[in-house]
Amino acid sequence: MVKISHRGAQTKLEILDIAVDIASAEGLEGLTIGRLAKETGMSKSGLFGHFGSKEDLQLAVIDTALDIFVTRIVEPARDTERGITRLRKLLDGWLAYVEGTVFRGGCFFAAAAAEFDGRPGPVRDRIAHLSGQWVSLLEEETRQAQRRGEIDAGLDPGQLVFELHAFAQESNWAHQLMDASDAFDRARIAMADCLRRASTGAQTTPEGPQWI
Amino acid sequence: MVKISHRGAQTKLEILDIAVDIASAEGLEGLTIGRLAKETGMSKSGLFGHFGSKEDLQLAVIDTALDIFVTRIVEPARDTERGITRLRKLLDGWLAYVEGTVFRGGCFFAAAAAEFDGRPGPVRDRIAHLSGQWVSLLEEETRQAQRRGEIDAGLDPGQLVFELHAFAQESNWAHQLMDASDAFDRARIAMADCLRRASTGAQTTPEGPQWI
DNA sequence: GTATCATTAGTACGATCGTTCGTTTAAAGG
DNA sequence: CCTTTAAACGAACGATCGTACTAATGATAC
Repeated sequence: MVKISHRGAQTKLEILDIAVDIASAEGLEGLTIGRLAKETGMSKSGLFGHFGSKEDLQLAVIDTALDIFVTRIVEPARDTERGITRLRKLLDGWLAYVEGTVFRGGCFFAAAAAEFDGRPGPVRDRIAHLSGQWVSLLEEETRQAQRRGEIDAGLDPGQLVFELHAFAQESNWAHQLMDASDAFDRARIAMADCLRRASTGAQTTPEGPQWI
Repeated sequence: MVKISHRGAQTKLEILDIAVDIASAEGLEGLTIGRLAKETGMSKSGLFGHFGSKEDLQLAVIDTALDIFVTRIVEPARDTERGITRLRKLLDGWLAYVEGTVFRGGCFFAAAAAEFDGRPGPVRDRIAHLSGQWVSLLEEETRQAQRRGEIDAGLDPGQLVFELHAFAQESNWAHQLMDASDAFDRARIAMADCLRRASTGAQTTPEGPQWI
């Protein structure tokens, strides 16, 4: 996706790699040019030259986090069968990504959303847009499952995804703030329950991730 | 709860009233001494004298937000019958508080949690403690409902509250970031569904808040 | 009315913020 | 090789951060 045309582009990737780690834990405002320069071993001005402003740096960090998110969760799900199987795979990937150590601060986008939802501007717009895309992806897969007869066609995909997404975010909250490691089990139970109720029982081979 | 002994205590309340409004929208770090002084019309040092440090200011802001939370949600629920009725009242109050304009930035504690969950210290500890108390309150009321035979005694209160709390937080997220005003309807539907499944049907007079 | 004492203002500190400038380093192109 | 161009640096900018110290203020108690 990103062209590595010149030598500078390589170091830019290295910068962003560290930047996304800091930002996930301390926030996109807490990510400071001076701090980032120290962490990368560069000079403030040398680093700053790669981005025209702090806002551009923040946007670049967001896109870097998106790359990781897509690589870790969305891409692997493309291999699986469409419908409820892929939906399960996406949700399972989401939980594993939050539970694991992909980002120090849990879900990058949940943190960024909370930080910027009250600050209008390009950064907030980008976060909102990407979050919307993620929800839309889950909804589209729900509709696929409905067309395949795996999920009750009478259900509202928006409502179902609202609930599934809520469980994922809640587990992130509980884990980050309360150190509640059982939150992921709770989320898996809730998701499995939710999908079982929504299911028509038409799924032939339940070879996806096993919950409960 | 807070004694208004001297004249200074009154201005301190006025300061915190404005501070909690700023912090809810811009965060507890975004709440700056200089900014707060300008907003209150005081001098930086005059304002600073009321708190010994920025951290103490942040803690005072949290306690002020707690007062509002308790007054708005917890206190009114004390009038209602215990068990599922009070549980419904608490959840309904929660949603109304997030939906309304109590805090500019939606749920104060959700925002504060996301901001400080990666920064160890007294502020994080206080937020985590209060959030834990809120969850415990919901769980305790669930257990009451179980003792009264309103909710299936075989259910895990922790699991039930996890799901209910998830819906509330998700609606806050959707509303703040995506301007999705239908998120509250979604949350009410999900909560009503959740409680109906958990219910034994033993509740006599459903005169609480009506969902769906 | 005067002494007392909490409250506010004024000023300044060192640190760090994001940003700009001119210069030096170093790789690329001919 | 030399020239061109991109990349990194060092220093400095004005602004603001949290905080400390001292002086003016103003209400309360005697």
